[in-house]
Amino acid sequence: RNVLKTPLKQAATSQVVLTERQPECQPLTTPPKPKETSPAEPWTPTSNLKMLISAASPEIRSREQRKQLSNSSTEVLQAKHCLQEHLLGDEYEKSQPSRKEKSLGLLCHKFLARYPDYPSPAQKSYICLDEVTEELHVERRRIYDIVNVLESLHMVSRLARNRYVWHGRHNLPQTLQALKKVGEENKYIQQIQMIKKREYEHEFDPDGERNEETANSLGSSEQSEMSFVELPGVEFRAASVNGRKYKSLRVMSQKFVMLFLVSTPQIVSLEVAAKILIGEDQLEDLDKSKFKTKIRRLYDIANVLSSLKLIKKVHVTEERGRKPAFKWTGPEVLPNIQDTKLEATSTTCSPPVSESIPSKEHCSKNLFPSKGKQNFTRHSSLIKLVKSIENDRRKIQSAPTSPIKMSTSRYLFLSLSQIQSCIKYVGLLWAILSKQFFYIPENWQEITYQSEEMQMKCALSSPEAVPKPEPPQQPTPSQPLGVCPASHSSVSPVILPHPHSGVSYAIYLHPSQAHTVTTYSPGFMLQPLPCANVTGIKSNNSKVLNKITTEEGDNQIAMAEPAKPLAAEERPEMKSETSSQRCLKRSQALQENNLIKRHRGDEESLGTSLTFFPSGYLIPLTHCTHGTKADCSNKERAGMCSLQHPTYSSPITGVIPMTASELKTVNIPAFHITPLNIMLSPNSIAAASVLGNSCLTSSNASSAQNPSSSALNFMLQHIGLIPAGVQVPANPVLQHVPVSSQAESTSHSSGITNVQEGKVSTKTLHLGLKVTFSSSFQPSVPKEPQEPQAVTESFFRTPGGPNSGSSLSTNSDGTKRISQGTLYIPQRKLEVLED
DNA sequence: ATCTCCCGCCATATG
DNA sequence: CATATGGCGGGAGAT
Repeated sequence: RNVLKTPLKQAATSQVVLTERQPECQPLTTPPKPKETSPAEPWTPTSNLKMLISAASPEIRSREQRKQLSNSSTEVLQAKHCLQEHLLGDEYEKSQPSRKEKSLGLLCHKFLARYPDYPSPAQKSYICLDEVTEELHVERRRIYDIVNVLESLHMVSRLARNRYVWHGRHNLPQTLQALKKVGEENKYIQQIQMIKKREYEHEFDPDGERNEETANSLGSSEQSEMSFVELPGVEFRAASVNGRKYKSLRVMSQKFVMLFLVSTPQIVSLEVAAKILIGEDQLEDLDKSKFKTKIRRLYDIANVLSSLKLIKKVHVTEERGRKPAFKWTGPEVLPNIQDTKLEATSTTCSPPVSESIPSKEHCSKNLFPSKGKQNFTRHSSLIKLVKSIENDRRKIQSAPTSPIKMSTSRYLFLSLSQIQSCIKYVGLLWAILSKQFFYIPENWQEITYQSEEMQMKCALSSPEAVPKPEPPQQPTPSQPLGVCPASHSSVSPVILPHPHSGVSYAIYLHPSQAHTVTTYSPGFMLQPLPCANVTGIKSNNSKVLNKITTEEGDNQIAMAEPAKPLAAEERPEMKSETSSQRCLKRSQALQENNLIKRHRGDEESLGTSLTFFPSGYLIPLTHCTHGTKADCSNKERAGMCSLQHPTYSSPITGVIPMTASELKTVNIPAFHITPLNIMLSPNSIAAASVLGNSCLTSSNASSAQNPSSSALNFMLQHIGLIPAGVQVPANPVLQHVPVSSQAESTSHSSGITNVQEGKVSTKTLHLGLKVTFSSSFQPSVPKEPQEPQAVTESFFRTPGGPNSGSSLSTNSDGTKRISQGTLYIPQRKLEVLED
């Protein structure tokens, strides 16, 4: 009977521990709140026990922390036992170990309770599985589940058989950061969006044709699986442990976490997670049982993560109903500020790979620097990933105009004909790059104002961080505005130095907007750009720009679309009207299709354009200056910038809080960058290549040094028109464009389409371009009464023709211009219930 | 019925 | 070979 008693007691104990640790939330969602807690029995033995134990627990814990010695902790445990025995009425054991009391989450709590969150580094605490299993009265198998997840977070690491080291949460920040980074590199955002897109299409489009296409493209572009992410700091001394491939649960756990860290409302539904995790290994195989298994495992992981208070269970309610999901409640993860220090190492390392990779430390730093045992094999897929990332970085960094150091690998998901459209868009940009063009929208003041509003909003957490007018630092090296010889200058598509600050910002309009414009205004010059369309979620990369500004500190950050905030009163309305919104969206999409068809009869696979995610693409610019002086000043500015604009440089405050309701509009604040989320079907690469070549032809190439071409590369890559590995050579003679990541489709890259700068009429430039100031430079801009509503309407209004309320307007000079860089994105209903 | 997810068989890895 | 690990999926409790 004693045997029976003990587990019971422990269960009770851990309940208490649990409540104590999560005072604010319900004690663990998965194993629902113990019935006895709430029901009206104030004086049951149980409640009594609980009170006492909860009183005792803190003391116990602190004692535990004080004395790191394991024996002392066991002693404490013993004390606990005594306490319990004392208080536990013998009669109160009818509650058999119900299922809940054996839940992994609970068990995990018990487990965690044995070790301090932050063990003193001096004294390592070890974990002996035998002890644990015995003391916790669980089967070994369960402990493995827990430990594996903990391992994935580097809270423990294995020493040897039966033996683990307890690190506690010391490594957590780094781990999370590393995971986030890998997650970004792994294009999880895109994958999530793809999946949602697929779901969405499935809803509307029961016939499977286009879906197939989508699925295929998704499949082919799927990331191959990556390996366990390790931390340089956390040595796995038992190297033998590492070479193992048996890391599924660990890896799965890491990926799961990555999904949270990478997605913007940090909510991940089990379904999506499972799909992504499955998708990585075996693309199609929508095996039901496999899915179920994945879900099971995810629950396991989620339970442990919940115990760690890193996530909590919620429900997202979409059209289809309630879906289980989890929300990240762990620490906000800073963007990697110091790449070198917190480098993630994606490994199951094998040295042989690295020789061709100059800066292998970037994503595959060897975990085991000196020790001999390095016979681990790295998956070839990893190698590919590594290389592609390396290439990305190299190229981006080599572009003098691009201070961005983010991994890019974007995918385009376009039909060939769509690509053609995009080519024009890029041609446009290219033209911009070549000619220093700038355009000041009439309504820039409004924009400014909105931008300011956005910044205020984002600066809430650190009030003094609201960017004040830029310090009168380095006057822009006085190049005539926007006039830089393309041949050698840093490219500045649009430069609008503020008269006082000399800080310039530029904006590139994303194709989706171009699309919108052209669609709504058929008379317009540009071909429709069906490559992206509105739908879905706000891309989450508020942090990316943060990172950029933080890392680079350059003043010439790209200003994102100044958000046109919906009037606050409007939001609830929209929220409640999501379904109609959806209809709107749909009909809109359909009409767009029609329009496009009208314009391009041969356009095919428009289906893919239906649900693309929009994103403005912003490219940070540097000034048209070179030379050490400029560099220096830039650096200085960088420093100043980060000092004086904590809003920008603080990864935390800069993050735009997103609530579910906000999902309905895409508010792109001034310092928000959104990535392109386009998938490129393999056969489109040729087109991209062609494009690259043709662009080159038009550049008076001075080889790879040509900043313009570098910038072009950078841009193309970011825009996703060329895959990560592709570098558009600056040398026009080179007809072969190497395609590294997306395989063998370069063959027919003969220069067909010629998009030359001259060809892209400057008239079109206005379309894709918009410039804005940061509001901070115009603090006194009068607030013009706005009619956001009008804009909203015009956006949602079904485009019937040239004048059907498009968001285009015509300038006095006859050029078109987009009104308010606000992109309203019809969003599917998404509610999060935190039960 | 659906959501959760415990249990424990059994294949593999380890020592 | 004995054990330690951990993949995996049936099927049962919770809702």
